[in-house]
Amino acid sequence: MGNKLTSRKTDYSKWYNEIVVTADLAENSAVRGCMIIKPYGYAIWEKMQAELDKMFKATGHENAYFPLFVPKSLFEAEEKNAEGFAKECAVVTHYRLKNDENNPGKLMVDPAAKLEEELVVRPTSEAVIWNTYKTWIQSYRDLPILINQWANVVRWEMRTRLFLRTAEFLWQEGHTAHATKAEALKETQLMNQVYADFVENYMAIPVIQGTKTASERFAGAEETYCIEALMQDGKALQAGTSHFLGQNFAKAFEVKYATSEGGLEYVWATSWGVSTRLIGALIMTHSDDNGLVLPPNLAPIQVVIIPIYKGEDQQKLIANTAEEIKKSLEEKNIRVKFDNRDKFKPGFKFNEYELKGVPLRIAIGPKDLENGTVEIARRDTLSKTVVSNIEIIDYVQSQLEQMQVDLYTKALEFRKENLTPVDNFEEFQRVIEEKGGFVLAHWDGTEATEEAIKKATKATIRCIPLDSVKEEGKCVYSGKPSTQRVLFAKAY
RNA sequence: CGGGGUGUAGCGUAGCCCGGUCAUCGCGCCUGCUUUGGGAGCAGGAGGUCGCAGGUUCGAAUCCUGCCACCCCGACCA
Repeated sequence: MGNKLTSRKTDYSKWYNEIVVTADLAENSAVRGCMIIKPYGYAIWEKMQAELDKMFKATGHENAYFPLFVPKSLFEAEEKNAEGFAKECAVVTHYRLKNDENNPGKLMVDPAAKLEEELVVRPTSEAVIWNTYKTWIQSYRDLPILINQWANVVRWEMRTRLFLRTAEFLWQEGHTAHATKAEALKETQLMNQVYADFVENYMAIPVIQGTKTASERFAGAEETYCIEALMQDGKALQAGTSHFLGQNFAKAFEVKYATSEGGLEYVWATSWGVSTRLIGALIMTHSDDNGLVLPPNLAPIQVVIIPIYKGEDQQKLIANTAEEIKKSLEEKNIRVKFDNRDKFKPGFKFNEYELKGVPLRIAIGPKDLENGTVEIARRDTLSKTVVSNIEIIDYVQSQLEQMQVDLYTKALEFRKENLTPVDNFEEFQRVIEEKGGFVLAHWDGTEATEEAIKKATKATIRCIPLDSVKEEGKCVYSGKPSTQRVLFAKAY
């Protein structure tokens, strides 16, 4: 501990390790940059999965699973996609080890077991899935196909960063096939909206929806929609993407369908995904120097009950009360933990659950038994309130709701303060360098300008916001005419 | 792959410049007693190839050479 989470230029990694995850798989360089997600961290991910899954189902999607390995020939079928990911692929070349005769007790790759064709460990699944869709789609009656997959993927990044860019990560990837361009575009937008809703309503993180510029677009996509969030250190984080893939994959894999009019057309595609990176976003948005702060909607434990007592008799009495409170809260579908461990003192437990970000803490001691009260503390404000027994359930319910709202509001306020419109390049540079955060500025629409700005300031165009107002202006860099402001920031 | 930095107990560290009872301190762990309304106190205890391999020296955590790993900054990226 001891890392200042709220300060800028924080090294979050040590602090993550305390509660959520360790990326360190010891001395083996081959697994450098991979995550071990500890149970508590995984519980957060499971909760996120559950809520997202509901939203996917509610929009007509089904889950399926496709292979981890992609034959190289399939992988290279869609050229732009293959080119975009080629530099970061793990590749399986052999399928067997054997005893090394020169090194007793050691194994070596059996040269005789070389694969006829190399297998790419999926960095994303478009190729395998579209190769499959080819066999599933013949007629317009087979469309649309609305499938999601929960999976791991591997991207051999040159540099990894815990949660935000690990070599292996968990995600969901949606892959849909449609008869018309309009329908596919609508799907792309719908799923971006689903992501925005999830991140804002469950994770309490405000996002800006937009489209990517050509240079930031997903490899193989014709349009990439995204949600962009702002972290406490003033850097932007791409929290989710939804791609309109046009007919690129249909053409690469020869996926055509018979139309109701008797014609033969290529299928239109989308793909969309969010990953364990979202856990990083959660931490970097809400946490403070005391540890995690979890929004009630996602917290694996929403309320922890901590007894304060002297001696076994008192412990038993208090435990009875605590169990009753736990039961009545659980009847209201509130996730409660009663921590009756005798090995740790109350003060220790208080700190432990603050570190874990549990939204509400109920402390019950002898004084409370006497008065018929409990003490309830809120994680985000660290405020404590004495509440009488009969009001506990109402109070807990309302505070959980309030905290969810307050966390979002606080994050939104922070983003407002750190979203700066600028009209000339000196100001642009100064804001990016000194203040950080999002910068709204006019851009002439050329890749050359985008690149020049990136070189000069390290800021990239995060997105062209969907709600961007049309207004006359001059590009902040080139001075050429522009019709709307776009969103710049330094990003993770 | 370039530029900078670091490797000492499970974790975090002192010592390195100037070689010699220097392997230091804190947390954690184990045992016992006392404790319990904000990370307990006291007493005792366990735990180390000082990243690895050479070299210099009477003597190396310390100096030299090579290697390895990790971190930060860049290129790349969800």
